[in-house]
This record gives sequence, C-alpha cells and structure tokens, in this order.
Amino acid sequence: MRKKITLKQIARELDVSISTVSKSLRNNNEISEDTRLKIQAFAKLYNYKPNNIALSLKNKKTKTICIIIPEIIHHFFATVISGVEKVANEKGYNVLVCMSDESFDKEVINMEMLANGSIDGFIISLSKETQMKGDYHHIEEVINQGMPVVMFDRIANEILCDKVIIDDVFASNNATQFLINKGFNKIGLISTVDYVSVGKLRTEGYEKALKTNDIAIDNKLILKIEDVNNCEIEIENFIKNNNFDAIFAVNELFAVTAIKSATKLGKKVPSDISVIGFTDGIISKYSSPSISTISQNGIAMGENAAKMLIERIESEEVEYYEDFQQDYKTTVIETELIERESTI
Amino acid sequence: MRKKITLKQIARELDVSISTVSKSLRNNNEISEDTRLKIQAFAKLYNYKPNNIALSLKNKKTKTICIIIPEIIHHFFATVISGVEKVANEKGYNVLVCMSDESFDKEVINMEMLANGSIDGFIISLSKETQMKGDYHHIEEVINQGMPVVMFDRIANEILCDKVIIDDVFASNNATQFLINKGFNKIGLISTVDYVSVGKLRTEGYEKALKTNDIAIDNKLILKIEDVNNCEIEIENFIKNNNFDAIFAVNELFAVTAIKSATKLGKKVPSDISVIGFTDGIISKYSSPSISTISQNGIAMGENAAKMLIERIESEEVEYYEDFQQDYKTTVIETELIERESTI
DNA sequence: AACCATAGCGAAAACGTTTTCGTGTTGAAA
DNA sequence: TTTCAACACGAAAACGTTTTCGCTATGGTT
Repeated sequence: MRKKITLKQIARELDVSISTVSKSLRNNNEISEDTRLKIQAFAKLYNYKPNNIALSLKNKKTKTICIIIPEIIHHFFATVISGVEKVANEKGYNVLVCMSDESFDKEVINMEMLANGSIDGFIISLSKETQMKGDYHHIEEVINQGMPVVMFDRIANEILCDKVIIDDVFASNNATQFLINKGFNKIGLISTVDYVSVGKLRTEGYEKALKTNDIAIDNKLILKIEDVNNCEIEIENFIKNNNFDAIFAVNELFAVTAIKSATKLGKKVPSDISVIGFTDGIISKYSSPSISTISQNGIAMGENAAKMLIERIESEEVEYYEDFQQDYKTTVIETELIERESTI
Repeated sequence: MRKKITLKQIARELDVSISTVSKSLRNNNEISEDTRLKIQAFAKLYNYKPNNIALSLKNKKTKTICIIIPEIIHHFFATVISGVEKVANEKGYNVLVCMSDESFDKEVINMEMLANGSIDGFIISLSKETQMKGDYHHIEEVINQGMPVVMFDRIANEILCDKVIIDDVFASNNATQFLINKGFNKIGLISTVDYVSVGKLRTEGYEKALKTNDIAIDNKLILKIEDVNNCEIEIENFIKNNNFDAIFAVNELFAVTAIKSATKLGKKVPSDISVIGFTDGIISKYSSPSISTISQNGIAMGENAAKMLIERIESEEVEYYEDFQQDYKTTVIETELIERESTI
C-alpha cells in the first residue's frame, strides 16, 4: 500500500528543493549531471509519475474529451465511440462517455457538470427529447465559454459548431431508388416521428425518390413510429393492411421487425416483399435473411469527429480563434448501399 | 466568448477577499447576510461554477471511475457500461471508458496513465492477450497504490480484489443439461481457446453435464476457436463432419454462425438440430430463428460492479482499510436460461 | 586583486479551490 | 472607563505541478 510519491517527498528525502527535482526529471540542463542522475534514479525506484490533476490545473488542459450519446446499447453509437477512442488515444486524449438516455435533463446535467474544467471539449449526438424541445441553450452556453463542440448524426442546424453527418436525404433517396430500379412501386416507409432529425431527413429522401420517378406519395404507405419499444404491433398492422412490393425502414430494428412480421403473415422476404434498412449493425448482418442496408460507417464518423475536435482544441492554444471561429466545418461521411439477402 | 469566472475575479470585482467569496457561496455563516447575498447574486449573474480540477486537486478525489473493456462493440460490454453509468451517475460519479482492444499493452498504458490521480478507481474485464500472458502486474501495482479495483466477467483469480461474475460452470452445465433433457446425446460444443477464462469455464460446465449423465466426452465434438473473425469456415466444417443432435455455443456469434452454417448445409434448426447460445444480446433476439440462450444480465453486472467500487472508494475516506482490506467480495450474478426458437 | 560570466540551485508565483486561524471592530456588561 | 464576547472578514496554507527569476560560489580573465 505505497501511495504515490510526490515531488515534495522526493525533495525532502534527497534534501534538495522541489524545483531541482522537477527540473531534473524534465532533463533541464540547469541541473548538474550528478544531481540529475541521482534524482532520476530515486524517482524511478519509487515509480514517480506526475499527478495528472495537478498538471491539468496548471496547464488548463485535461487531455480528456467527452462524448455524449443517447444510448450506448445502439450498435451505431458504439462504433462511433470506438472511432473516437482510436483517434483520441493516438493523440494522447482520454474519452469520457456519457449517456443521455434520450433525456434532455441528463444531457444538460452532464454538460454543465463537465464544462467546469473537467474536459477540453464535447462530441455530442442529441437526445430525442432535446430534439423534440428544440432547446439547445446548454450547448450554446458551453460554446460561448470557448469550449469546442462537435455534433454528429443527430445535429441541430441552428447551432454554430463543427459537425459530422451523413447525407441522410441522399442516402435514403438512393435506397428508395434502388427499390424502384428493381421494378417496385408500392414501397412502404417505416420511419420515426419527425422531430428526430434523421427520421425526418430520411423520409425526405424517400419522398424525393418517389417524386423523381413520378410515383405518387401515399401517406398510408408511411408509418411513423413514436414508441420504439412497442413497434412490433404497429409494424405488423402496417404490413397486414397494405400490399407492399418493398419496404424501406430507417433503422435496423424496424427493418428486422418488418421482416419478422412479414414472415409471420406468410409473406416471404425477399420473394414476396423486399426490405432495405438503414445502419449496418449486428442485426442486419446476422438476421435471416441478412438485411440489405445503408452503411453509415460509425467508425469513420467517430474518427472524424475526434479529429475535428482535437484540432479545434489545440488550435485554440495558439489563440487565433478570431479568424478561426467563423469557419466551422461540416464533414459529410460517405454512405454505402450494402446488398444482402433481404432484397431481390 | 465569456470564459468561466473564478473566485479570484469575483473577489477583485467586489473588492473582498477570496475567502469571503468562497464562504459566501457555500453559505458559511461567518459572512454577513448583506455581503453573502450580494456575492451570491453576482456569482449567479456571471454563472459561476467551481472548477472541478481545482476541487479534485484539493480533495484528492476526482469523482470519476474508469471502466476498461476489451471491446465496446460487443453488446454485452455495452450493457455493462450502461449499468455502470446508471449507478455512477446516481452517486455523482463520471465514467471514463477505455478500450483495450484485446491488447495487453493498451490495457497497461491506460491503467498507468489514469492511475496518477485522474480517477478514483477501476472496473476492468481482462483483454484476451492479458489472459493469455497471465501477466497482471499492472493491476497489482494499481491495487498496491491503494486504488480500488473491481474485476468483472473475465477475471483473474490470483488478483485480490472485488469481483463480479456469473457462475459460468453452473450456467453451462444448465444449458447442456437442458439439451440432454430434450433427449439429445450427440451434443457439440463451440468454445474459445482455453486461456479465455470464460471459455474454459463454460467448457467445464459442458463436460460436467455430460459426465453427470454418463455421456462420454468426445473431443471431436468440441471445437475451440482461436480467431473469432474467421469462425465461419471452422464452424461449417465442424458441423459438416459431425452428426449433431444439438450444439451449445459459448457466445452469440458462434451460435448464430452455427445456425447459418447448419441451414446452409441443409439441416433445419431446431427440427434437425437444436442450438443454444450464451449471452442474451441483439443477435439472439433478432436472428431467425431466435436463439435460446443463457442471459448474463450485463446491466446487473455493471450496476453491482459500480456499487462495489464506489463503496470501496468512499469507505477508504474513513481510513479503516486495515480491517477492510481482507474481505474482498465476489458477487455472483444470476443467469437465466431463455428459451426461444432455436431449440425444440 | 578586482571583476565578471556561468554553473547550479532555491524561492516563489501560478493554476482555483477550501479551510483554519488570526485580527480588528463593535457593542454590551462590569 | 475598561473588558470581553461576538461578529465579519482577510491572510495563508494546502493540494502537486512547472517555470521564472534571483542568488551564491566558482573559476577565469584583466
């Protein structure tokens, strides 16, 4: 139970000053080789490591970034974290992970708690509740204090900061067009309620593709799900009451549920009905049939977000953020349509 | 771009001392109501919040715990994190998530980096490489410095610390017995290599059940997979070359791959062959057929680990760890056999 | 012998808190 | 008028660093 040793203790033990110890350990040449080596040997023996908190206080840098996500259980967010970790570690940063649990209050509390010196910057994807309320004061406040923020996936356009997104409209348009190209024209959409930004955008992409191909938009073919946990019944009824060629679902869960419901109702996927999803996660890969989907590349999103954030953090040290402030960037990550067994 | 205000600035602005400001904000009654209210109003106006780093330095407590996991992509670990977060937040702690990527070196680096004051304690599940090497010096060192550590899932018995596990042998025995009760006696096992502690234990449970029921253990019916990424071929050959009634797989991935391979080889699950897995994650729930499995309850594991760690941290403040030190606890989380479609 | 550069080290400030102790002023009691 | 308690506040130390500046002794140069 040897507690960590400090500079002060080394100094006392070797009968020199704290400054001498500090300088010796940083190989400052003000100190004679004799003393320097002696101190270094002693420090090594006692396994001295500088106290990070003291360094953080002195440098006003914690070398820690925080990522706030709605839910860690979602595979997509887990991949983003993994990308963030990778880049952060390479650059010597630690990653604090906070979950908002889709709750506005938790998001606010987390940000306020950490904005007081604990971290150097935020990466955040908004909670549903926050998107519904449209209240972003906590984020704006943090930004105003000079702390860099990068938003990803579920973003808010009105916030001025760096962003990492995919082109949801474009990707959904692609997915829908892919179905249209197969000759389908009775295409269902299973989406989320509109206040979830990505749900809205993906709906837009779907509608755009239909319009481009002169297919009328039929609202009965569009299902918007509020409560994710009870989506089975809604989806089953949706499929029972319509006669689809194909279905485009805006996430994995909806896609796999659609397939299960269809199968249950005696419709074979893909021979009777094709299904395409969004997000390339565990479910799409391992379900039977495996699910064609739009891959979001969460790792790349995480990597990019971390890269942008750390650049912002370290450029602020140079104190020329007068120029820098205006040119916030939005990085668009490429998506990819992955064809698997759920589409003809 | 108003940077955060400090006690010193408030003091200067209001022409009082720093101590007076600090006391006022903490409602210390040494200060007259006049001054107190004035200072509080000013602080509120400028949105004063104490600097966490300074507090950490002073209190020698960071109110942050670190969880080190092999891989965040694994659903099981994600659920554990979620349990940790929940309890930690309730008790006012933040959670730092580190990934070892199954690498010994990353595990060591992470621990050494954070053991210097950055955090108050560790929750850790060992990386494969660490388990293979059997080198736990980094963990012992941290413990010797007086920092609490809780191990979970992939643990090492020789390390003295609190632990949270499931009874892998018991659960596997149950799973196997479940298959035996169905009347099967040609039961295959798909496991990991032995140095992965849980793989070894689950193999033990399997063998124990066979022995109890006087079924001979046939090593040809046991597959131990080294490289998870290329398990498809191995599993396919394994199933092709044997005539199983049933298969017990020690994780989700192996289970779903076994089902896919069997189906591909023309054997129907569960009518021709029953499959039971381990870990109740996304895959088991959404694969077709859905997979019978042993549920590990990662959330409960995380919650328990966090609870034990925080108790340990806060009991150390009272400085009676002389007594406390010896009675490390190992909490065993209940498992549950979930019957789904992959078994008759 | 007087001067000065330099090597080698220590004192102290700074980061932002909290807390203990000390001190000056006031009013009342003796 | 003296004494003393209570009140209101400030100074300073402490947490563990890094870094600037200043000091002393040494040795060499004039």
